[in-house]
Formats: sequence, structure tokens, C-alpha cells
Amino acid sequence: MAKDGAGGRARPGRAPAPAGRRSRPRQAEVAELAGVSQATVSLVLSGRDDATGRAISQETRRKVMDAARSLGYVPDPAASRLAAARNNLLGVFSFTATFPTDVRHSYYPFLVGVEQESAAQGYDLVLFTGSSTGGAGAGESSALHRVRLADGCLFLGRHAPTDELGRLVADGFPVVHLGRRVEPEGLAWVGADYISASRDVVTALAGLGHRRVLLVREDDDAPASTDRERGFREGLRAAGLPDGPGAVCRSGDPGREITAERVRQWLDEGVTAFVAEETDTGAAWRALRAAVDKAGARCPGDVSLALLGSPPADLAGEPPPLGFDIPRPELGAEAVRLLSALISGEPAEKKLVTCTFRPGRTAGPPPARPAAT
Amino acid sequence: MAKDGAGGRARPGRAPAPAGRRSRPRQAEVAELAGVSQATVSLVLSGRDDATGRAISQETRRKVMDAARSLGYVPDPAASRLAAARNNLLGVFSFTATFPTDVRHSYYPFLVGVEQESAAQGYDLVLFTGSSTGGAGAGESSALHRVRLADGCLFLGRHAPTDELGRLVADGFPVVHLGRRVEPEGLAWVGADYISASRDVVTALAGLGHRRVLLVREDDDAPASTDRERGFREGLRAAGLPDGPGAVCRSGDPGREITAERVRQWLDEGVTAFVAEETDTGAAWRALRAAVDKAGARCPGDVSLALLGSPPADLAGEPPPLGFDIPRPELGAEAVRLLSALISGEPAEKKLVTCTFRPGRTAGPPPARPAAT
DNA sequence: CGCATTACCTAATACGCATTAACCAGCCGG
DNA sequence: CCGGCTGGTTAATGCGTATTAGGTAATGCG
Repeated sequence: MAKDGAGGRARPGRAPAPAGRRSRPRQAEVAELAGVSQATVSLVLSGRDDATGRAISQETRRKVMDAARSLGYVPDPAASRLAAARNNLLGVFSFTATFPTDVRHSYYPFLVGVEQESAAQGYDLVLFTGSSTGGAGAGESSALHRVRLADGCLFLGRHAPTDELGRLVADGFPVVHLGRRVEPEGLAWVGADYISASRDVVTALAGLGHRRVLLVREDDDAPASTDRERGFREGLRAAGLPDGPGAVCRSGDPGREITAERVRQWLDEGVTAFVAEETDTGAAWRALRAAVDKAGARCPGDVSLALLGSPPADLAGEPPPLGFDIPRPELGAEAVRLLSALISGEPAEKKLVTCTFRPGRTAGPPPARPAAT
Repeated sequence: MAKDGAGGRARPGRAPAPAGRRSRPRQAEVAELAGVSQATVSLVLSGRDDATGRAISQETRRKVMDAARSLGYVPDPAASRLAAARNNLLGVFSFTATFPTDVRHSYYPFLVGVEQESAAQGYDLVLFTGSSTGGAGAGESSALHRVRLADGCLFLGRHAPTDELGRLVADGFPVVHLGRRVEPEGLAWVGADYISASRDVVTALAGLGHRRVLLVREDDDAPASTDRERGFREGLRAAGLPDGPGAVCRSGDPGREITAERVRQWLDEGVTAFVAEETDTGAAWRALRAAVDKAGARCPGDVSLALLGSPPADLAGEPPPLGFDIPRPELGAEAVRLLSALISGEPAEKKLVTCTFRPGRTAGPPPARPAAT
């Protein structure tokens, strides 16, 4: 393919050029064909002429458009972005080994919202995995620096090293974390308001007449868990219900599983409603359901159940539990909005997104009298 | 263009040092810190020094690396690409409105493979979304040209406009389509070998003794569908079974649904095995299962069922159907390999990936005698 | 008629990086 | 002492586009 035939523009050493793509017309060639300057072509094609008060005559505009069309001109995004000094790229750094592979993975719905909002804002997404060696990067030491290639970056996962994030933040690089996080000072984040959502669930149970409610949570001190417990306790107190150590059961440990016997015992003690925390796998909810079932208690009748979150996907067929839904896609979208604001230089700190209450069908009034022994 | 103070960049005024607002460090700043020239920085960081016979002293190299690391330097992909080089970015263009939102979406597993293989090859991924406006451009393509920012691009979805893809291919831009596709001449693709996989399923059924097998497919002429039908018919012929228009039922139209009565009628006609095509939603398979069930036929005993693909995720609990699994992650990985080859200038055309046969538990020998009326 | 105003358009330059010709120091063989 | 090295670095340039500071002809105004 003759590379310097028409344009007479021989490139310097281009020996190992993998693809002969010098046939692609540039604005200069459009300009030549239209008999105008390259700048005019840029003005016309970017539509920035009348916007800024600059005027391009209809005649010229038409000539340029025709020339561009006949040459099949397509702008080079690399050049555009270089000249515009921003590349319209948002990074997404997930500390999972790969894409959230498991369909049940709780990150996946986030990504949906992230993707939609990014598109709406005109950004493309760069996916960074924790591993990628890159090769071309300068600081191999931490893959995290690679995110600077984007205009800003979103972080998923609680394993983000605090100091690294702090470094990015300190440098003024726009960063948003998906999920509440306090560690690096000044880090922007979006999170779900588990506290008030959990409180509302307890309030609903109390409103139905329940006086003894038990929270089953995992033995983990992630913010997502502690927030739920806090909301739970707030709900108890607001309803004037007993809020002692006995109101919460930390499960998950071997030997401390939720068994039918324990459920039966709790029932005997007067507990009429159970609240389970949502986890990635839905383990707590599954265990609770199974144990209640095995104990011979029927759900809305003998005992009420609630789930602080959404049920796992494979239980979609079952009657929906009382609880709340985390608007994950909305969270993702909100994170992008925050990031976008940061990139534009606007200050942005954090954002709590409200969960939606789900009445469900697993809760009703407590039985008239607890089954006596 | 808003030149909003904080987030905006240094203006053409060419302020030598971005004293106030920190912008991303460039090679020039690394060079200054290291006490060398920008060119040296480029040479060191690209690792192209000793490769081309040029030598950089270890001393200088170390200084540059240290400076780069301490500044957190990361190359600007747009600039790299513009300078006729590569930026280690692979594009993924999905014509779905968003990320494959539904967890059942068949594209999602592809992405897993894509992501893994990209990471293995040292590429980062850029997700190009179908919508974003991306500049007025030269009239025609609104969004597709953006992919040129990357070194190459992967396309998902059957809605890719042929002419646009053709344009990219003609320009020598490395493009790989996920899924068999003939339309733009010279387009590279990877696809699953539905033909032989489907044939093998029929062969298996014939081997069990079935003489009348019916294919239920949707009324769609996508390659994925026609390939399956072709393989199905090949299987029939190879087994010496009747292969007429009656062997295939195009479903999906309202009024042509798979009902219990139709199933019963087919059974009466001597059909002993049904084969369903896999679709995004698994509709055909669901309908078939439901109809057979309602018709009172038990699956492995009275009638055999097969699925040309994988069952939908929410039926994962059920006994696996006879059929085959599409190695979607493997397909994605293969696509990346192909793309990588194209980028390196190696010729690459297409690649068929073999599906894995799944014996399943929904097929057995036909009943001794079809239930007589 | 001369000068200020428009209305249009162009020249020039920057964007950040890769590439290459040129340069410089030392050093060896003759 | 010179030509020819070789190793090590830099100045200079180009990639294709966006942007801005002019510039020129046509028009308006006094």
C-alpha cells in the first residue's frame, strides 16, 4: 500500500508497522478537498462554531461536510483526547482476582449502574484488575498507580490498601469508593444507608406486635455488618423493646450455627421474629430458613422472618422476605456521578443512598400465645 | 468548553510547572526530577533501549525509574497511541444497551474469559458502551470510532452494523467479533462449533434408540440458530433418521407455543425425544419442560429431552439435561488471543471452538412402546 | 471617505509521547 | 594525531486535533 502517494507525506521510520492504516483521512485532507483550513474543519465538525459565537458560513460548512463525507473521515479519538487534555476514561478497580465471576457476586449489580451512568456521562470504562502487570507502566510496585491513566477511578472491595488510596487522594486524583469507608481521610464514597433501613425493618416488626426480635449476623466487623446491627438496635430502642446482648446472635462460627434446636429454644424464650443479615452468599438467611423450617415453625404464622438485604438470586422464586433492597445499580450510578463531579473539580465527599423498604410476605403478627411446652 | 479552574488542565499558556493544581505527571517532569531528558525517560520506560541496541546506563535507568515511581507516573494512553505506538488497551464494544445486565445474559461468561486472558497478556480493558455521544463526527458513525483509542477491539452482539465494522477492518484496525459472522469481509471472529456439537447430541439420542426426534427452535435466523439446526439435521441423516420439515418446530410466535396438547400429539405420533435450542432467556427449554411436564410425561422414562446449550442459571439445581456446554470463558479468551495476534501484525481469520458434550440425566432409551391411545 | 465593525476564516501552537538524527566523551588501532 | 569506533544522551520532530489569537474582506457609521 503506497503510503506517500497522495499526501506526499512520507513518514519517518515506520518499518515494523503492524497495520498499514495510513489510508485514513485526516482533517487536513478534508480541508484540502474543501478548500479551507484544518482549523475550519475542526470547527465545523465539532459543531463548536455557533456555540461559541464563532460563525461559519453555511456555504463553508456544507463544503466541509461534503468533503468529510466523501472521504469517509472519522476522527481519531487518540488525537481528540490528547488535544482536549482529558481522555474520557473512568477507571474501575476491583480487588477481586477477575471480573466478579459469580453471578451472585454482589459487585455485579453495581457494575450495571456504573456502566449505565458512565455511558450517560460520555465516559468509557477502563477495567483494572488487581493483577495486571501492564509491562509499560513505570511503577510496577503497585498496580494501583496504573489507574492514573483514567481521569478518575472507582474502587470496589474492602481490600483496597488504605495507604495507596490515601496517596491517590492526596495527589488530587479523583477517587470514589463504592461502600462506606472511613480509612483514608478525605476519600469520597457512596454507600447504602443500612442503619435507617435496618431500623425501619425492626420498626415494622414492632408495629406488627413483636416484642422479642433476634438479629442473626455473621461474625465479621465490616461496616456493612456493624451498620446493620446499629440500625437494628436503634429500631429496638425506638420501639421500646429490650436491647441487650441477647438480641443479637453472631453466627457463622462452627459450633455456633443456627440449628433447629436453637430456634426452638429461642421460640420458647418468647422470640417471635428473626432478622438475618444479608451476606454475599446469603448463608445466614439460608441457615435461618432451614432451621426454622426444621423446627416445625411455619413462617408467617408461627414466626416472622426478615432479611436485611435482598435474597440470593436462586431463592427468587420463594415468597419475598420482609426487609429492604439495596439499590445497587443506583449506588453504582451515584458513584459515577460523584466521580464525574470530582473530575470537574467540584468538591464531593460522600453520599448515602436510601434503601427501599420491602414489605415481603414473611412477616405477620406474632402468634396469640407462644407455643407452650 | 468550560475551563473550570480546579479540574481543568493548564491552558495553552504553557505554564512550565503546574505549581498549583497537580496534574498527572508527564515524562517531562519525570525527566526533570531524574536530571535527564524526556527522551531518555521514554527510552527507559518503554524498555526499548537494550532491544534496539541502544544502551542506557544502569545508573540512569535507576534514576529514571525512581523518579517515575515517586511521581506515580503513568503513560497517557491517548498520547502513546497518537505517537504511533500502542497503549496496552483492548476495547470491548458491546451493543447491548448496558453491561449484560441480566445475570442470565449469555455475554457475561464471555467477559470473564476476556478479562482473564487480557490480564494474562498484559492488557487493560476499555469498555465502550453503545450509547455515548462522542462528538458529532463526520455525520455517520456516532460511537463506533471511539474504539480506535485502543490497540484493538472486541465486539459482542449481533447488532453490530456491518458497514461500520467493515470500515474498521478496511482501515486495518484489529477487530475480532465474538460469534460467527460472515458479513464484513475479512472480519476475524471466534465462535462455537454448534454444528458438530448439535450433531453429536442427535447421535447420542439415536444411539439410545430414538427414531423420532424433534427440534424446538425459535423463529430467528441468527447464525447461532441456523448452525444448530444444521447440525441437528446432519445428525439425523447420519443416523438414518427421517429428516423432513416435520423434524423441526419453530416456536416463539404467539399461537405457536409449545403446549401440553402439542407435546401429547407429538408423542402420539411417535416422537420419543425433544431437542431445544438454547436462547438467552432459555425460553424454549422452559416451555418444553413445562409442556412435557403438564402432558404427564416423565422425563427420562417416557420421553428424552436435550438442550443445545447450557441450562439457564436458575435451573442449576435441576438434573442437567443432555446437550453440550459452550465454553464461553474459553471463547472469550480465544478472542483475546486472536486480537492480540492481529495487533502484533500476525494474520488471523477465525476460530471455531469445540463445545463439550454433556451426557446429562434427561435422556434414556425410548419407552418400549409409545403409550397407545 | 476613513475608520470601526462584523463576519469568516487561517496561522500557530499545544497536547504527551515515541522516534531518530545528531552530538559528545572517551578510547583504540594505526 | 587522526579516523573510526562505541556507549550514552539529547534536541528535534511528528502523530491528528482543539483552541485561540489574529487577519482580511466586506459592511456600517459618521
